[in-house]
Amino acid sequence: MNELDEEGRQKRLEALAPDLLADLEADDEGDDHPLPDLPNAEEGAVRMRLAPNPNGPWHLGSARMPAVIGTYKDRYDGWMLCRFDDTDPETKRPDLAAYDAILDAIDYLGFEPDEVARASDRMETYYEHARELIDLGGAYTCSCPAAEFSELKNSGEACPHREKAPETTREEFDAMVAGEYDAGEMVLRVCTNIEHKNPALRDWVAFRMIDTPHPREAASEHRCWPLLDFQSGIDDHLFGVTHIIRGIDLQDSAKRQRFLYDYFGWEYPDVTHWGHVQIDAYDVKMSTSTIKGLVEAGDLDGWDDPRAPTVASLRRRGIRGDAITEAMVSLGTSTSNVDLAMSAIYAANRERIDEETDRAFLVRDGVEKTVVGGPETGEPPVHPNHEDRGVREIPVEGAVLIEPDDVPANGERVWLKGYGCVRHTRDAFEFVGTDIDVVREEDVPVVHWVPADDNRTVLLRTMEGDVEGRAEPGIASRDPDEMVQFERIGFARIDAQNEGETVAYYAHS
RNA sequence: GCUCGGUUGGUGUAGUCCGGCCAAUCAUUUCGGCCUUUCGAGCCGAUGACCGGGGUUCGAAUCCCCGACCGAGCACCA
Repeated sequence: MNELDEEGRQKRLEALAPDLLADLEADDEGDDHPLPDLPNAEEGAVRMRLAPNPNGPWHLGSARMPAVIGTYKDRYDGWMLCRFDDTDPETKRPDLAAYDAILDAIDYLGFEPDEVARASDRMETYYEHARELIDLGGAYTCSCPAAEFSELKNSGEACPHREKAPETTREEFDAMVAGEYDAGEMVLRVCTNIEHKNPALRDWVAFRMIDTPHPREAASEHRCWPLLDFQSGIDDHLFGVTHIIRGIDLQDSAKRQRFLYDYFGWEYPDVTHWGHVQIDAYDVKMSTSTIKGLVEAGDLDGWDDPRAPTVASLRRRGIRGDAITEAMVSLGTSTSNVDLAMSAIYAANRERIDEETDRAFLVRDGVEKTVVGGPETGEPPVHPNHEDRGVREIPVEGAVLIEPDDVPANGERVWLKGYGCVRHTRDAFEFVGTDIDVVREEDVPVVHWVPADDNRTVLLRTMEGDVEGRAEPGIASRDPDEMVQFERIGFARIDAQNEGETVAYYAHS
């Protein structure tokens, strides 16, 4: 039994005990979820949202949001909103191209929002709720300079504006909406508890004035903008969100918003806060503003530069979105900070593409050696596990290139994969034969090679920088977007076929 | 300084609420073996962890106390 391979065992088991096999299969498909159950989740009634800030295309960390939230949506047959929280036209200025780039990224990761909204389209709704809150006595306009208020707040003292009549606040808030104040002159504060033991929760700002117009035409007239705690809090209720998942930096936000929910008599959604993700393997810091700066300065070729820790970069390298999703989901939702190893993404991707990806030879920094006395062509398989896909006929024409590290010492042998064994003598390769036993029994190393003349220049773009090499001639007929595995180097996505040169993006080994 | 949260192998994760089935799960990494005219692939296997100290208990990764370390908030950012 142990001598059989997996498939053989299955067949054997099928013959001996069909019932047992059925049981085994049922176990395989058990409802094993990588993520913990959502609290109070009801099948078909889970409503969640992604709330990206469209201030730039996504870095890799952002992929966690759709990966986890989308996975929950699918699992509970729920509903998912993508709401762009674009209420700061100045310090987190929206990038008009990012709205679509983000929707694209969500699609690439394998999910589709049931609804898309932009906070900057919903300003009247926020104003209305602000007015309602004022009438409930839950907010007051305040003209204290920020630093002054901060001092009062830290010592637990109210500012004089807190005692204002709601009518006055109403008037002043209407003036804010009308744009009658400049930035910094007036804010609307939510009345919480000025002596709350956590200073972060005391009378927080709900609306402030911003002079810079919003980049979206439709929102460019507004000067009075809500802050996230207000905007997001109101929207989550209005959209019927039942479950919120977001970063630990927003832990106090939930507590601030509860004051709002209490005034309105609403029930706060179930909320989960997760820690920050870091990703190993990158030199570039994973922050939208850092990447934006590097792209603008020309240090990166764009958001999809292979060195950039972005969703677009992995996509261009030929990594499948669902591989990223799988790796992100495996991080779970714990509140501690986590490090995601790129190798986890690579492993998930390799599992998906290995069987279907054809092999090819690529030689970097090729060393040329004349080949004496061998056959005219080498014929390595297109895919070693799939004989039916045939062989690649590679002409040798008397000389090959191999990588410097693979050149054997004088007098030693090497096996040119798909060709045969050669011996290094007097600066040339002398053909020895095609008896594979030398590899089996005498440990002759197996290496890849390309013809010295009939080859194709390849620019391989990697995380560590660009590498030039020569590939077997067949690489020129690969279509852009196809994947190949350069044997002993790794998987790569064909990006472009230029005049005399193939451009490929390196994915992983 | 005030407030809140966290700490399981190199990495991530399960288990912690309701102590025993946990000498701790799964994946990845690393290492080793195997297969293949012999892939940095695949298959098989191995190494490897409960932050520290006390306490409760027949029994603690799990409960309690103290400490260390890490992080977040205290913004007219999200």
